[in-house]
Amino acid sequence: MTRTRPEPAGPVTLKQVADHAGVSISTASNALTGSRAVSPASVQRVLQAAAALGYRRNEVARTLRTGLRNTVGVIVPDVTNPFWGGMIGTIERQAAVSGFHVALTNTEFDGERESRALAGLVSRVDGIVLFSTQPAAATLQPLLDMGIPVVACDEVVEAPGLGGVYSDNLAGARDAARHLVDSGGRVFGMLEGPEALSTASSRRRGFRAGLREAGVPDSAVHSVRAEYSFEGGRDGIRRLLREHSDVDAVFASTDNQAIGAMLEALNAGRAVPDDLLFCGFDDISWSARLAPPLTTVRQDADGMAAAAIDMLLEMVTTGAAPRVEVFPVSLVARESTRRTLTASPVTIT
Amino acid sequence: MTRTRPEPAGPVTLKQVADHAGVSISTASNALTGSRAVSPASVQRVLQAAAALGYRRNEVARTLRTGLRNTVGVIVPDVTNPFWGGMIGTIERQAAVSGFHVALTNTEFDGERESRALAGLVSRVDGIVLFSTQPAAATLQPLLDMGIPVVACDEVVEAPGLGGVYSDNLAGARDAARHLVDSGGRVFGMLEGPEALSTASSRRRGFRAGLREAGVPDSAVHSVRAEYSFEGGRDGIRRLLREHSDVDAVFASTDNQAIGAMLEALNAGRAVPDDLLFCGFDDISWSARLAPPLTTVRQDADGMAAAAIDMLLEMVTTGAAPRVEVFPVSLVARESTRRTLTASPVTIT
DNA sequence: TTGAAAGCGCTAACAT
DNA sequence: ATGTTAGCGCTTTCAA
Repeated sequence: MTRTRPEPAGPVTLKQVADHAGVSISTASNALTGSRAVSPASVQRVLQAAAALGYRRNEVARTLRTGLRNTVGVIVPDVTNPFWGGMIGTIERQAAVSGFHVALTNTEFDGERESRALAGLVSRVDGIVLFSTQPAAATLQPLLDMGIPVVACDEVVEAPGLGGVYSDNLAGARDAARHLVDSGGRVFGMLEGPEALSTASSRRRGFRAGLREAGVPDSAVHSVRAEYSFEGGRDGIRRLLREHSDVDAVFASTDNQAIGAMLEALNAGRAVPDDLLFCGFDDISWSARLAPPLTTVRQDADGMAAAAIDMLLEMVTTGAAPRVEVFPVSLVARESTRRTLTASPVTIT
Repeated sequence: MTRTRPEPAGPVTLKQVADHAGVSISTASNALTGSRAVSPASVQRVLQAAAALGYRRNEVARTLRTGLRNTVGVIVPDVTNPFWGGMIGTIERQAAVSGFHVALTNTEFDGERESRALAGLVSRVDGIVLFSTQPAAATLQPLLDMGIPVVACDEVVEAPGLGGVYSDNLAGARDAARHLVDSGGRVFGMLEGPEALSTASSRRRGFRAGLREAGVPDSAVHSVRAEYSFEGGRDGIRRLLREHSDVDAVFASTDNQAIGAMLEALNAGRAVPDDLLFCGFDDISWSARLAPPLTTVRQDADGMAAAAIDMLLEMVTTGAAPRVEVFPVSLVARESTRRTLTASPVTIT
């Protein structure tokens, strides 16, 4: 490589470009940003000078001056999980289209880290998409006071002035209950999520409501609490079946839980769906790939992520008011609830 | 909420804190950062004033002044994939410990987006961890010229002055070849990755070398090219088996490929492992959960991510020289290569 | 131990 | 159409 280092003396500044082009610094700035009219000749010279010197605008200085940070913060509980991973991808793509960067923070379900992240993002970002794991984030108030728009996604955050994009968890869980009943379930088990999560409580309430509407007595419903993870599901189903071996239909609060539980049940010699029905929530890509494929309630994760970042950018750029959007969900029936020979008195619905 | 807005007039500045505390702005600054001695009394007053006004330091201004950005850029091909998702999590955690933020960019395997991201991160970050999909990123030169440390991870990037953290892909693929031979494979198929990726070519070369060393003739080895994804594996195995139905052992360049391929083969009525052996590469969490569990070459993804961010932070903070670290990999034998009744003349090894 | 003031690189208001 | 200059909020000399 016969390459002579052009400028060993640090980054090239706008002043150097201006000097090199023989114009003033403001003409150089305007030629580059196009925020006011500049003669074609000058533009030409500035562009050439910039290229020759390898000029790159210092975004930090620009931000300090304009107040435009061109960055959105994203706070998620777990990047590893494809459910959030996919949403991050969507947000990043959409943000990039508008010229925004993404500052990511992973909290690993730790409320403390979530609060610290929130605090640390002030003065670095124009707005935040928050996948919270704390029901009422008191830490939000300073941000809102400072006028930094925040859109909560997936998990409900109760705070005035907050945007929100959520799934209709209640309806989805009710549909799941109805579907399990229709598929021949008689004694029901539910893997609930952590108490503090709004999705967990909505799904619990929806499921109970659905069963009640179908005339299932409370005595035929058993619940255990479990983490939102594969391992959580595995442990949960063990506890559930140990105490209630007569359960023949299981609803899990997430697909990860459902899959952990289903594989554990298969391992323990139970037959799915003939002996035990399984229904999850989310429709992650793996759910369709298992044997048997998992019935689940599909969330429109992409749609929600897109709605969240769109709303946020709108709030940031045009000062739009926050809204709350609730996305419908849909039951996807697969083999894990399809009994070949069912004893249930289901007729054509 | 009976809560009076404290400061409707935007963010609190250091000057306001200083005034409120009755000290000069420089004393206030030093009291807060502790970079020079300040009387306990003043410290006390400044701290109280800051708390009372809800002061938050403007990181952008600080950055402009000090040149410390306290941010590392991370560029990955696909956040959705837990392989990268996990590494992002590790990087984010480690960075946070040192007080660094993470600016994430998702390229979706698009070299163009990778280049744009690289360019956009200059002047916003102190260093970059790059999961590249372009063999020789010419776009890197400007960054290196400006003295911004870059550590490539996973995919090899050839450029002087670059740090590197890689797996020993060659050895891993060679182990896989040996293992498939030992497990009774006779006619071999390989799902290769995209030509441009260094991991793909290393794994291809390692696999061929391993087979050759085991005395397998080239005529008994068939390859097809496939994307690094579930769908890629599914399509790849179809093409492979259509043309070479006598293949009885398959090595895929990634677990995602392997899983797509194996499930497709099972769907098509092939028996695994009795009829067809499968071995992947990565050891993602799902590989152990399938039926049958997938034999694979485990990469120490966490270790690599930690090494990459550690090296980068060292380069950023102490100006350490870049290094290249190669992590060992290990074969994890599971059911997908364990023949119950094998016709192979394997004796106790 | 403290304060005054320069200046990081840029944009925008104010001049011309 | 272009140049001059103030100043974003902070850290850090330089002086006291």
